[in-house]
Amino acid sequence: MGNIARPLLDWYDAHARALPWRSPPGHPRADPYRVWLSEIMLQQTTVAAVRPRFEMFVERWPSVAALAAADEAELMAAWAGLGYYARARNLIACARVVAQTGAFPETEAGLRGLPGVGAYTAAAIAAIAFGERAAVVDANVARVVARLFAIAAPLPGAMETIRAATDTITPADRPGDFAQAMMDLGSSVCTPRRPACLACPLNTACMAYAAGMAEAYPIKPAKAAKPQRYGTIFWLEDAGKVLLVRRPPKGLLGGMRALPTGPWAAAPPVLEEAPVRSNWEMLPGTVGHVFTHFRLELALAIGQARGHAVAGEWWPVADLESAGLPTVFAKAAAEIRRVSA
DNA sequence: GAGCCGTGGAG
DNA sequence: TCTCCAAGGCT
Repeated sequence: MGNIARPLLDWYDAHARALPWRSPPGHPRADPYRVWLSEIMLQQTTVAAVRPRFEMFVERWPSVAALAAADEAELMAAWAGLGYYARARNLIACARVVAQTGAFPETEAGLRGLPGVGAYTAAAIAAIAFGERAAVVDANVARVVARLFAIAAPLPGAMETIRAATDTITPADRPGDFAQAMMDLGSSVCTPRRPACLACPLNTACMAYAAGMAEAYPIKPAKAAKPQRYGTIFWLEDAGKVLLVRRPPKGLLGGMRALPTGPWAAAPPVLEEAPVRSNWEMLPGTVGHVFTHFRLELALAIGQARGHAVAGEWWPVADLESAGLPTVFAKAAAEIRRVSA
């Protein structure tokens, strides 16, 4: 196996993207708060989606102390649309732990176990913010390393083999740049499909490329089909305001503001579990949405409050964008307002 | 270990 | 339209 780190770092010096949370190549450290915040946001989320949200967060909460003091409902609303809302709940919990102790732990072991900080994120923060030599393995790195070493075992079982292989090529000098270079390489050159092997700085060292099999790695299990579920959105309006509720603290869309819905079941619904008795009117059409493990089709019901006392918040319809609704509810609200206009 | 947990872009 | 997949973590 030829040297990996040197040609990769040379490639990174020439091709590194400028990102708002990233130090220029060659800087041994970066702001731990910005690194941590970006790493949480980037979990299973694209750079394009994270960039504007990251800018908004650091503008509004410039330090981990500021984030620790944030109003939780405001933070959840600020996260709306990014998905995986447990990250937002863990974000504020982690900020409060760090603010209490005064600073981020500076080692992989110390970071591991903070709320929302798992194996990948602990290694990434340690390497990028503090210059610790740590094996940083995300989906990009796993793909690059599986190809470099032609690791034939299927994911996720191969992860420990991949992590160990990553450790053998991670340099003591510039480990943070090395990690980011591997991730940049994976996202732009060593892509899941049709990798650009001719442009890869590591192609002479790559066992999968040598075998003409780069695209075959890593081996991944087949995905399960998503079942279809059905539900109803209840749009209850009174004097220009609409009724919003707060989702239960855990589970799907946990802790987020929402439009009232009935149960999401395997069969199309009837008008049940409405938040209040009303002369519900069904709107034509439905709203579809796809979650991680099921598809949802929502029927749309509108009603008038008629002065009933109802549990929830009455939110100005004209200002609904500021409520911080998850995408599925924002989509339904837009459709209801369009159809009933 | 396997299921749960969002969303949007690419092809 | 549909499938794949992304800087994963938690239980």
